[in-house]
Amino acid sequence: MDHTVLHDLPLFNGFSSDELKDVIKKASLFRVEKGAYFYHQEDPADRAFVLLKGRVKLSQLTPDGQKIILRIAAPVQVFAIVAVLPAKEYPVSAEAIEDCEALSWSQNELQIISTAYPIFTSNAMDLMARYLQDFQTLFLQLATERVEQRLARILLRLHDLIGLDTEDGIFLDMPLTRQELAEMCGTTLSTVSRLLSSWEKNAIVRSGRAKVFIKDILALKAIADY
Amino acid sequence: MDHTVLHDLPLFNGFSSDELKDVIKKASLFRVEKGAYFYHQEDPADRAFVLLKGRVKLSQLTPDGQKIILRIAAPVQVFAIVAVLPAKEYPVSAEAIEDCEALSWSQNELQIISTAYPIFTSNAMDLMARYLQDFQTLFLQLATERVEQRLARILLRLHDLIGLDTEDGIFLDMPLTRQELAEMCGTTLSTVSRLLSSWEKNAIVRSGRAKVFIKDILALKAIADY
DNA sequence: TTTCTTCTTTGCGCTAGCACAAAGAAGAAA
DNA sequence: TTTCTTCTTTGTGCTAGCGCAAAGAAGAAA
Repeated sequence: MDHTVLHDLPLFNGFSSDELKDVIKKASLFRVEKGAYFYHQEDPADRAFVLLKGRVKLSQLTPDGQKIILRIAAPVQVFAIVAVLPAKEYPVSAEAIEDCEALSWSQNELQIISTAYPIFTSNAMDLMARYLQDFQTLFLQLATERVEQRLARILLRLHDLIGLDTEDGIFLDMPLTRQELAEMCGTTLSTVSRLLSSWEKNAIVRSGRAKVFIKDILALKAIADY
Repeated sequence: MDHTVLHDLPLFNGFSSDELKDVIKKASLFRVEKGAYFYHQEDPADRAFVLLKGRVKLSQLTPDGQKIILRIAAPVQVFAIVAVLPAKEYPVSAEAIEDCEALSWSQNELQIISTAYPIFTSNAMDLMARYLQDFQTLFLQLATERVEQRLARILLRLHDLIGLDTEDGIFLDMPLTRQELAEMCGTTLSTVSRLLSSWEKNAIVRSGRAKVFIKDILALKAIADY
């Protein structure tokens, strides 16, 4: 395994090449098929992951069975960093929405890494603080903005994460149903469908079955910030 | 200053009495008057606090001037733990809504404490993970529940935090306007007022100017979980 | 090919909650 | 006391978005 994959991750900020090699040696490679889960909400949080291939959907279920999607992870990103802490549970479920490969460390191994490389702990904490801040922003948006704006923001975020230039516009490179978009912005399938339809009429997006292309990113930004 | 005030804080889990004394010696005492601020959103995050007296409102402003209240802090609680990390900004503003006293450590002092007592770092991380989880729960509720349920939950949380038994029911011991309740659950003043009025008719709460008493906590719980 | 499943569109009715505003109540200040 | 400020209640009208459902489209499977 090539250690350079970890090189640009904030979590391994300040690690030398040799140190990264050491860290990688401790990792296991996980393969998870499309539709299967890395872990479920409330499982004991005993492994952290770095996604190398595929897409992971991090989602949470309400007591009454509603689902919201909190994050889409793409290569090369860390998820389940909560596993650095002892005796925690995973706060979300992690589903592979494409065939995935990920490096993974057990809590023990993370413990060893923390001890050997003190900066790792502070990197991990920094990462958490960043999540916390991101969440606050999302929370604020959910509390104060209309569905239209929130959907536009989601598409923009996905654009940055997994946007792929094509002649049809920028393709959001993952299977993406109306239902899933609804779960990402706290609304319903039909509302998302209506919005996409109306945007398609204005040539802002083009969308097919579980597919979305962005045609006019400036218009989307205008909607998001309106 | 009596070191036992810190004794039950998760942040100082695993500290001996002597160690707590040492930690307290490094602290400064801050007094902040009602209406004044400990810090503002986006200030450099250079101090963490433990509130000893009063109430603190942690809130965030949207670009267009809407406000949401993310948390109310009461004695003895930690806030602004993000200051353990270098080069961060405060993600919220902290306003004293009563005359307050708080212990405070600068980033330097926090650094020294972390070095001297390694468990401190992991306690801090644990605390952050807890906030993260709390936020996810709030986020989920905001996305999936009606205003009525969310307001009931807020009152229940305030009950646990600052509830005070009186003959008129359980008094939520802080100045608490309809406007503020609205900012806590992402709705409007008028909606909160209507809900409280209707609850008052059913003897679930009693409320006056900037005052709320809970009369029937079971009924509130039923509303929250309906 | 035909059949099935999953996903999408769209219509229709409805309602939770917003926006705005006017009037009243409770304190604080003078 | 009177005056001012802040907070609350309540009415009215409106609309964004939900819930439900039927029909259609796109693939997948057989």
